[in-house]
Amino acid sequence: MKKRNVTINEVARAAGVSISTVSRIINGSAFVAEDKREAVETALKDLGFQPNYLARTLISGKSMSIGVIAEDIVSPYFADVIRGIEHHLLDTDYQPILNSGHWSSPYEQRAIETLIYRKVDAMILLGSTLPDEKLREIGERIPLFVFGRSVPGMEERCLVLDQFKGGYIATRHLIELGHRDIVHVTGPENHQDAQERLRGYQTALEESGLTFNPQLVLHGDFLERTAYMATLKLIESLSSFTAIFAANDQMAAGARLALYRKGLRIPEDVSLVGYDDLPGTAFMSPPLTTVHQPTYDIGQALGRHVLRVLRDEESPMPDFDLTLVVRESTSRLHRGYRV
Amino acid sequence: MKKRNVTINEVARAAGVSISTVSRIINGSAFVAEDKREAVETALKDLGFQPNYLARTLISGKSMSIGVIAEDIVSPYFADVIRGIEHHLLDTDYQPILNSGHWSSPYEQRAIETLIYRKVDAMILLGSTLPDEKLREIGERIPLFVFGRSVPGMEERCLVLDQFKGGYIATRHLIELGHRDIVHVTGPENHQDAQERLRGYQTALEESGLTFNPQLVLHGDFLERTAYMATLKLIESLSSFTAIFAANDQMAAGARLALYRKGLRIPEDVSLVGYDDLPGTAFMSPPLTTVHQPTYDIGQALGRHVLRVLRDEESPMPDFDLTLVVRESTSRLHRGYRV
DNA sequence: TTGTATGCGTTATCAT
DNA sequence: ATGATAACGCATACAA
Repeated sequence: MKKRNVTINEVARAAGVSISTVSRIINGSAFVAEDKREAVETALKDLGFQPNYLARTLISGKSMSIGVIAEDIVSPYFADVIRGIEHHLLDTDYQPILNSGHWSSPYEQRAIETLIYRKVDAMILLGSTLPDEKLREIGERIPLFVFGRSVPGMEERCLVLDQFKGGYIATRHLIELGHRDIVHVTGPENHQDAQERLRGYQTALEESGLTFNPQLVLHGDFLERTAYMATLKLIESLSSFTAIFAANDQMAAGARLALYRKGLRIPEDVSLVGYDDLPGTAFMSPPLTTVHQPTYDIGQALGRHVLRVLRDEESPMPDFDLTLVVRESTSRLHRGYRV
Repeated sequence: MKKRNVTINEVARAAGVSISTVSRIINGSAFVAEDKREAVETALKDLGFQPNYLARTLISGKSMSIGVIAEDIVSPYFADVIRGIEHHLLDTDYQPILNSGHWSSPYEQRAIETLIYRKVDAMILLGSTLPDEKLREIGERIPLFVFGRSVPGMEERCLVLDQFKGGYIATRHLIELGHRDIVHVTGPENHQDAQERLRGYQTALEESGLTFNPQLVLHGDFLERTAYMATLKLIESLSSFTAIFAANDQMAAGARLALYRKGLRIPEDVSLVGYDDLPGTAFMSPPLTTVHQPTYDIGQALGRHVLRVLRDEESPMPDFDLTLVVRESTSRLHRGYRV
């Protein structure tokens, strides 16, 4: 089963030329006489020559690969960014190498070391749990790019979206529909994005002269279950509210189930807004109003940007906007009604 | 930014020994006098030596990496298998290298070539659109393992679940609840798994003396939209049915939306069964009854199996069972009621 | 235009 | 036990 790989040497012998000539033809690095070129090319075909990646990379110093580390590959959110990166790289000679950080600093650290060890030419972090200091350190060792996290001192290598704005427009939408008692289910307290979304929520409220009610802020962790339980408890506490803004779609699903259990209809009784616009939310019942993050486009742009930087080309970090996708989970407040 | 990497040579010089000695210590391949060992170890630390993966792999012929190609990384179904593989490999010296086939033979082919070029020690295909012949051919070049597809001639390298059984138990569940007119939304016609699930559905029907009604078979493609539209059309055609079995969870969501639009309640009016038990289906409203595929465990077992085979250890391909997870989207047929 | 020789950073094979 | 040195497969500076 293990056929010995044919080397450039054998090709040279078969074609009756030197290995340099073969190498030149493969890489197009110099002109070669037509007759020799033909001889070599047929030899290449006949023997089914495949250059050895390791030898090539060892000498050239370029591995033609980009390391990508996502907190979690399972998360559809990151997966879509990855898809964008992959898709851009498909048209290039570069190859992405994926790895997971598993939402844990030690794992992430290890994943990073592994990729550096594998000599990736650059690295993209999709989220990160490592301290700023550590990231700056890694940035000294290898061209590093970070999505979803702003690291002081390397801002030009970070792509962050305006999550404050996201929280703001989501809440604003609800207010414009006449809602006054708006619940917010937050993400993890130590998560930058979650903090920003909460700030956006709070600001939208205050701008409209609504008082910020801490009782309507439910502490979540981006997962369905916590949001489900918190919402259930809120309903049982008889707090009055007519709308919920969840800091991500998964928690929106959790909240939605709690409402369902209690016989509350969406959007007739309660309006619901999510965040992320995951694939599938368009097919929730009813389809979810949510803040769209252009993850696929971000991935593509990120891929392009990284390659440009690697080629020393001028390339500003791309910029993206969040938009609200209004579907059917929100509606105008029915006067006088409250939960 | 580009610090020159320290090599084994510099370490040797710093410790006052030869490179062979250093190599021996790094690899523990032979005994070394205690004093030299200490000298080398401090030099190793002081200089922050990191072995060069490329050079190492070039000579040893082992890249310590496993290529994994999924049809689509975005699909939560495959992502969970990947997570399992990753998790098992985490405790070993092996490293997974991921790639996507993008549900397209040319892309898949290219991804495979790329990974072979990168000298992965083995390759795992999570689904495949390539013809059997092609897969056998690749299996000649590199240790190849396939999940979700049975390839004639290399059965012992393929891990397949009994999708027939899955379709069977899903349908059977519905029948036991008293349903007679059961719709099936299929996957792509040329997809092995989809065919098997359909067969399971059909067999369960026939075994119970129910006639197979082709009109109740909706042709889907594993995506929400198609299932949504087909279900909508079915309802509008006034066909009578009281239950739906969708060949995957995504299509179940599509069907569910169609029912919602038409004011049909689940499970009071129509019972619904999905397939895959994706993360999130437990938080659909209502939580979805679905066929559970132990994807994470499969990934782990697959990783372990591959490594064993690589070490020439005896290792039968692991075997897994499908189970039905009964949640709240199915209920006993209300006598006399039909859509 | 073409060939020879050297180097990339290791491990493996010899001697000693 | 240790040190030279060959070898891995390729690219490239230099010589011709």
